[in-house]
Amino acid sequence: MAHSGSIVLTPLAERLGRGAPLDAMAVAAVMSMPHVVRNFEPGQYLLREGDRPQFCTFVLSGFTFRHKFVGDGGRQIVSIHIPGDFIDLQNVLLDESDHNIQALTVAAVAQIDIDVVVDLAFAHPSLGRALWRESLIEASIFREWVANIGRRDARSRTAHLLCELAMRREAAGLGARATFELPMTQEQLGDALGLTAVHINRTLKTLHDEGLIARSKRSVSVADWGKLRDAADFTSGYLHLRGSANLNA
Amino acid sequence: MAHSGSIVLTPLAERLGRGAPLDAMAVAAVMSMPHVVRNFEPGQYLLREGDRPQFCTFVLSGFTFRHKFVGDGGRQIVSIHIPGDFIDLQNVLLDESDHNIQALTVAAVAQIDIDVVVDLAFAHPSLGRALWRESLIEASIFREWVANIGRRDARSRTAHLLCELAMRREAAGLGARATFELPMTQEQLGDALGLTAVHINRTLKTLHDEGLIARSKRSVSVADWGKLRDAADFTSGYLHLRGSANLNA
DNA sequence: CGAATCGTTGATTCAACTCAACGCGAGTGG
DNA sequence: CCACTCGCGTTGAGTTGAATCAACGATTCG
Repeated sequence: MAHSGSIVLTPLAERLGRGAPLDAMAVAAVMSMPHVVRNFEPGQYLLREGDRPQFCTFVLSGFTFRHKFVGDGGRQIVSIHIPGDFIDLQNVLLDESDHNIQALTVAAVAQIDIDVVVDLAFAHPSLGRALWRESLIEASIFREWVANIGRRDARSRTAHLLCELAMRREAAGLGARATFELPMTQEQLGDALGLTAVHINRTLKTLHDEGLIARSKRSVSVADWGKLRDAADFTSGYLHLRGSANLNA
Repeated sequence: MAHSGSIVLTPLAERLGRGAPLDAMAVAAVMSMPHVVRNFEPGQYLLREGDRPQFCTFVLSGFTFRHKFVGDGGRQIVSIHIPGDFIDLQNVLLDESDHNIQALTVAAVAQIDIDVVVDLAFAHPSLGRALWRESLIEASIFREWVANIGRRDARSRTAHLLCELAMRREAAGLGARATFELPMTQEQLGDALGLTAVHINRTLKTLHDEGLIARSKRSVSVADWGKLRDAADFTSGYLHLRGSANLNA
């Protein structure tokens, strides 16, 4: 099941070169990392809180998300991953996972042994910088989520998540920001935004009625990017998209 | 103003060896990093959003905090730093700061050039791992804050912050978790917890009346650790304190 | 067709916010 | 030394944004 120089890891090499170019040796090293491609069903766990992480996971297709449970049975989604994200860098040097990772949709991922990733990071400084940088960008997104949940009302907060996903999709080359599929239930959106499913429903309705978004089934379209961005108080700086697609948000 | 082998950086070397021991060369490298000791007054900025970060900052004494502004003038504090924290690892590979860092109290810090830190990280893998790991632990704390603000009510949320600070203080060797000074105004606590100052006041009063904490001026004591921890739904796993003081929380 | 899941809507409740007033101690300046 | 201000903490009264509770549609799937 392990491959060498597989085409599967090409997008990973590209992604890691997003901030600053990798040198040729580093690219070759990335491409030849032994890996396993695995498929997950919606709801299936990739990692559970308390587990000792063994793999770094690169999302090939589909969505995954990271969440934590709190005492009263509640759940908080702390990040959402789209194709092209290299998840579990967060666990790379930590002994025990502090969160769960679950497939949101049918998802295909490439898993690479953590030790391989870390060893290569220090063998190839340009790669090491790229990996470390990716993990810092994720941390920056966490900070923005703290601010979003802590200090914005339901309407702004919801709009902000939509803007973020639209922007990240676009930067990852998955299509224009105007329309995208958002395969999350309102329950899940609530868990990501610190709101209830019922209130998400009402908030989406409001955004729809105001002409900021359009909805059909599980897909969301941005009807008016400018207005949505303003409603969201969204600026893309925290995504640190230097070198990626356009930044005009 | 630059020193070599200064005793100032001894605690930094110790801190970085907390997860896994640094090798002797790495310790020597840390101790001899050129640095500048600077003092800040309460409220003074160490870094502003939009700035290009130049230094890594090690907190020698006093408190600092990190925050972001949102559109309506609100502010969200996203982390609080105590002596022994190596802040601004978060900015180490990012071009432009997405947040502000401000002194909470009178604070003394040692500042080290970012390039020096990054170069040493890749020259000494044991050091590189320790630095990367520190930044991942901070990210883990951000995730817990997302969950705390998103899914816990005011009482639990406030108790949780107190538990976290008590625990981190203890792990940093700053004294027992029972009593500690919390030099934050209620306004600032509100900004850290996504609440208003008025509600913080009422919440602290509740915790006091219930016998979980004691207060005098700006200092908080934990009156009953077990009850406070239970109220907070606090477990220390997310702090990843492997190798530090005791973990029985 | 029935079961299950998810979305929608209304009625009601409640946790947290807002507004406002006042207390209090630490400066500070006349 | 007192009067004044200023920042912060405290408390009450009233408001509101979001939660809760509950019912009912819509869609999918075996």
